[in-house]
Amino acid sequence: MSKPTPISGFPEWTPAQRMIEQFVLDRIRGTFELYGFAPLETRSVEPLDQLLRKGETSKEVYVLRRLQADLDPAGDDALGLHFDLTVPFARYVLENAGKLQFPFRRYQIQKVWRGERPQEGRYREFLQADIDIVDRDTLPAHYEAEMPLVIGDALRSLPIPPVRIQVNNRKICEGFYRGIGLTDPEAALRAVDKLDKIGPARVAELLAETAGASEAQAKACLALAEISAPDASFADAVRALGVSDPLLDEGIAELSAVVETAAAHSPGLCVADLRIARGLDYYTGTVYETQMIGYERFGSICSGGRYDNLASSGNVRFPGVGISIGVTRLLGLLFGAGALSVSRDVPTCVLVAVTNEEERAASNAVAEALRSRGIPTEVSPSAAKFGKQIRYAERRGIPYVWFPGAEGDAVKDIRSGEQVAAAAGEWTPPRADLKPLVGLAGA
RNA sequence: GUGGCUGUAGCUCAGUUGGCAGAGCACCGGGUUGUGGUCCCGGUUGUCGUGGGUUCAAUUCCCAUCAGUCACCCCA
Repeated sequence: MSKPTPISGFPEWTPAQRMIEQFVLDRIRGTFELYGFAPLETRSVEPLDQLLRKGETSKEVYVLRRLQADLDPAGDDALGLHFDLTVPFARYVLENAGKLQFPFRRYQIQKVWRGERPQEGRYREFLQADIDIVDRDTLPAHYEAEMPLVIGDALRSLPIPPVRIQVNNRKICEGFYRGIGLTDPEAALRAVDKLDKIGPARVAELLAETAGASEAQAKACLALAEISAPDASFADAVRALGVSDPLLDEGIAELSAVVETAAAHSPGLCVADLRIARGLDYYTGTVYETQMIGYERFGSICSGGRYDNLASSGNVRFPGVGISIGVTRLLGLLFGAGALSVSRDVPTCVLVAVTNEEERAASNAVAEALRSRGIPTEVSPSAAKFGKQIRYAERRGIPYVWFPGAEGDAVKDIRSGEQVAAAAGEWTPPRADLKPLVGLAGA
């Protein structure tokens, strides 16, 4: 059989990287629960028509079918792997509305799949950590202000570079575009979104070509997109452009509240940035994007927004707001940069040496005593020379080697070389050594 | 999904104008009859991404394919 090869866009980590990922997931989950979000997991597949309901056919959805299924693999009843966690969640809410308490706060940490061409930080199978709040009929705007707080706390608890959450409100863009007489706000948004990459001159050209903007309209769009402020002062800058529209006013008020709330909680975390406006097309209000400082060129590691029309049945609506951490992208980028480290490759804290195979039982007894007190322990694979057994531990980063002895046991910290007499029923490693230490390399 | 660039040991890379493939680090053994990391000596590492074609001969040329990466698209 020939050597197996990777599948494009389906990353697999090493055990050390997986330990970092689990550490990160634990922290994220901890923060989500600290804010009272309840756990939820939905199935991996949704009916295809549900998945394609909102977007154009451009959504690269993977279809699921049996090997020997009949023809028509993409019929109305076909199943597709979900490409985000919000659409399945909206479906879940509709399906279980009778059992849920509203407003409903939930988090969901699961794989999602998108059939796009992969590159660094972009995958076809990746992990998202998502929070959403939905309510029945109406959703108070203060929830839009809560999202950055949760995310700010969650990301701050991770061994990653500092982040900046950029916030905008689609009502501002749509209201403004309407106010100046633009007819295709979607196209205008797409053009404006490229501002960082291609510069104002070419964005103006794009606006003219794809959104039918006049020179004055293009200029106004650019002026709006260039507004950015860490506080509500962005509102003055918008008003100074002299456009008026009811939707625009609504958006300004909502965005002001979001930015002010964030500033009170953690100054510098959030910035009103009127050029960011894209993301999934079901957003109707606040939208969020998050960059790691120093890694801006890799795009957003955490995005979301408010959606008013995703879940409705009959005359009941469930507006919501949510945001999602791109865990795989976050980690993929930092792994690629060699920016994350773990103190060891295995959970093991203590390696119990084996004096000779006849006495392996004694080593097993030591290991059991340590494990019973919560100390991750493994027994040496062979009764090789102690030098080799120590090296076995060293290669994996296991900090302690335990030597059983007729005259009493001893435990050695192989990092310092310090060795002390010890009893398996009593000895405890320093708290910091109990679990692998995850950190930002060089920090 | 479209187009560009790349693909040699576990890692970082050299190399062959087509003639049985190299370095450093890593790894293994010994120096050290049981306590590693430094040092010294020795050793192994590979279908030269995969498949096909041209040729007496291909890792080197050609085609396809897969993977990585970049741009578009889209977005975590």
